[in-house]
Amino acid sequence: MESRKTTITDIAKKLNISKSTVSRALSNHASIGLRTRMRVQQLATELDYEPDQTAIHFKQRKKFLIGVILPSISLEFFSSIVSGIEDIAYKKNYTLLLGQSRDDEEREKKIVETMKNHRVDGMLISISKNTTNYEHFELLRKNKIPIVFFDRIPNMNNIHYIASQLESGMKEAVNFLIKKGHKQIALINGPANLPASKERLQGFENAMKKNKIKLPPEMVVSSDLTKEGNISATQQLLHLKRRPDAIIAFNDYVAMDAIQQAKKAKVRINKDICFISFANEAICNYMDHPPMASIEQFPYQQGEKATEILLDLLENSPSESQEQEPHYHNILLPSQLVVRISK
Amino acid sequence: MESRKTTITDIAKKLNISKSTVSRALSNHASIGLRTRMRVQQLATELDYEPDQTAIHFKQRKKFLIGVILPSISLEFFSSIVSGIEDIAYKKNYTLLLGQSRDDEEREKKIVETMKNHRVDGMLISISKNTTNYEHFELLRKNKIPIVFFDRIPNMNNIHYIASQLESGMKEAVNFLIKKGHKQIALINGPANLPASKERLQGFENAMKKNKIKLPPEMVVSSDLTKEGNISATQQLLHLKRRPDAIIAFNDYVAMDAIQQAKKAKVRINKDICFISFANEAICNYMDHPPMASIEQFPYQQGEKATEILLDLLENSPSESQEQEPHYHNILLPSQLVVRISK
DNA sequence: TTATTTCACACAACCGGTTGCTCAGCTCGT
DNA sequence: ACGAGCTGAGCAACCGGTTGTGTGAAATAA
Repeated sequence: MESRKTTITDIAKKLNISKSTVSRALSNHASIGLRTRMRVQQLATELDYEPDQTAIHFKQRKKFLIGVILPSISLEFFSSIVSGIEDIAYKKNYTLLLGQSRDDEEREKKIVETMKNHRVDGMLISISKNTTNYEHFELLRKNKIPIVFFDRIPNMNNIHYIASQLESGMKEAVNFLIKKGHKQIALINGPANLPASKERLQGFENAMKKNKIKLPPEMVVSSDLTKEGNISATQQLLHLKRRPDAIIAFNDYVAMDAIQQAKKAKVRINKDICFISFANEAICNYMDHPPMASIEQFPYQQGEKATEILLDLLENSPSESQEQEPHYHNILLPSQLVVRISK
Repeated sequence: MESRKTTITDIAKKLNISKSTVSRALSNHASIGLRTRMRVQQLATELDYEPDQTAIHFKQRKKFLIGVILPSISLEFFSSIVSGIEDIAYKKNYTLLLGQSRDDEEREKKIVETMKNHRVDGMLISISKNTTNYEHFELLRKNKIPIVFFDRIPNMNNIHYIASQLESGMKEAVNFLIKKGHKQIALINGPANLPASKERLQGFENAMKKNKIKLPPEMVVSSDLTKEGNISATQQLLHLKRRPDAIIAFNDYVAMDAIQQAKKAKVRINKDICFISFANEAICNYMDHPPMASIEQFPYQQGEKATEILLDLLENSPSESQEQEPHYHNILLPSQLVVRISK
């Protein structure tokens, strides 16, 4: 019948002293005599006493909880980010509340609501690709819950974020292809509303311009990132009069779908058409014909860094209320071309 | 300066009524007059009042929090399970606290400790492959925190668990191979301490016996599931005097490593040696030479079912204390062979 | 009219810790 | 011997809700 957990009051009663004395004794407060301190601590271990974090959190208005919302953890890219987040949070004794939006704006909103009610200390969010309304983020701002966005950033002002600086990687990719003698370079981009898509496109256009290669508009197609979208985008390129001799894909999954389609069309991968992708997922190592190169975006590091920023915000938040203009962290992590096949 | 969240007390003061009245008014308690109820509710919405879940949880000893611990979410198998868990939990307004053990026993213990202190209502755990000591789980039992284990089950008595019933899938696999004319069937198993390994082995031996095919001991090798382990296990089989003409692999990742090695040894995949794996991960669809078939373990459903059991436990836990012998849920979900290549 | 019920709300305890303030008793200096 | 200073510990408020018990006034019944 020793069911209920022992509380600080139990200890106090057994020792005929007051709650507060026990509390202070347990935290080795100097104002408690050594003898009492020892007695309390011994009884505490005997009774397997463990402080109820719920009560502490309630009192201290601090929960050591970070809410993480992202589209899906089944993508290696995101699961790596989560690992990066977890490793930093873990060290500082924070725990992760996880929610997948499944690229559904309504679901994203509900998760935000739930986490807000759970009174998370802060949030790390990568928005759903369908999210166009940002009320729920504004709501968090009103509630003084800091957010650091990662990878998929909303189009808002005055936010903290970290993402990949895709331009550098894209430039490397184009240069790499040109050095190999490719001229008809195409891009399978993502949905236009994603900043990540805009950045890729801009990087692509700039790199082409710098190399003085003309870029016909039909060489840029876009996919909604579903399998069907990827296939149809690929078909568009394959059916072009002047078929591209190189394709840069939005990410590895797009590239894999594209390569599969290309194979069906008897295209020799990385020979007739050379493929380059973003993300550099490990899975590709198991493919017979992976993209020739991929642009590494260092998701693990992105997760780490995002968490560091958030924790920093959390620890310095009291001062923030005094500052008129808080400082917004906007970080772009350089990306980097990784050549998989040197052939 | 409207910084602090509005509380029930704020509302009470502004309306010159008591806290309790406000509380009851908000929950539409019948003993509060309609007029007062309306006034309270209106002011509440005006002030953007939202109850502090922390306080409620504290009072009710219920947090709507489920702790999930698994080796790694970067494996598609586990991330699918998490999705299954989340979808059920989400419907009942539970939130997920996530921790990855990284197959490290110490880390697993620390995560358990943290989650216990967070006073999760219950836990869903898939143990690390290195975990041999179960103290931390016993500790949870003492704390009346119910656990449902999934997929990787500890070797303990009186626990709730759900896992794949591998024997049926294994039998299908062996029969499938035999029907195709294979006789030298080998198994690359996982570490011996995992029940999942024992089950695979047993299923394999039984199926072979039933088909009256002799099984020389060297046809069963085991890997620690690292890439190196997979490679070395594969090498053992390839160097056998009587090389197997079919290999059943512990899971898709093992199979992919094995296939890669086999290719290097100029083996024609699914021709010289036919591969079958467990898990049926989607990634394999992108391979040129995936295993010919794979045993689907329905991870999403496993996650769903595990969560249903846990939630059921949570809702009926009060009665449990009266029962002398609680009922332990031990569920084995049938697995099923999925043929990828009908060739 | 008086007794009784009903209504509408207030009071206060409680959940399990933390913490500012108070205070008794002892030591020590003068 | 007396006040100052220090030590060790207790009291009570607090965090933000929920809930059992009381209570005065109005409504109804006798």
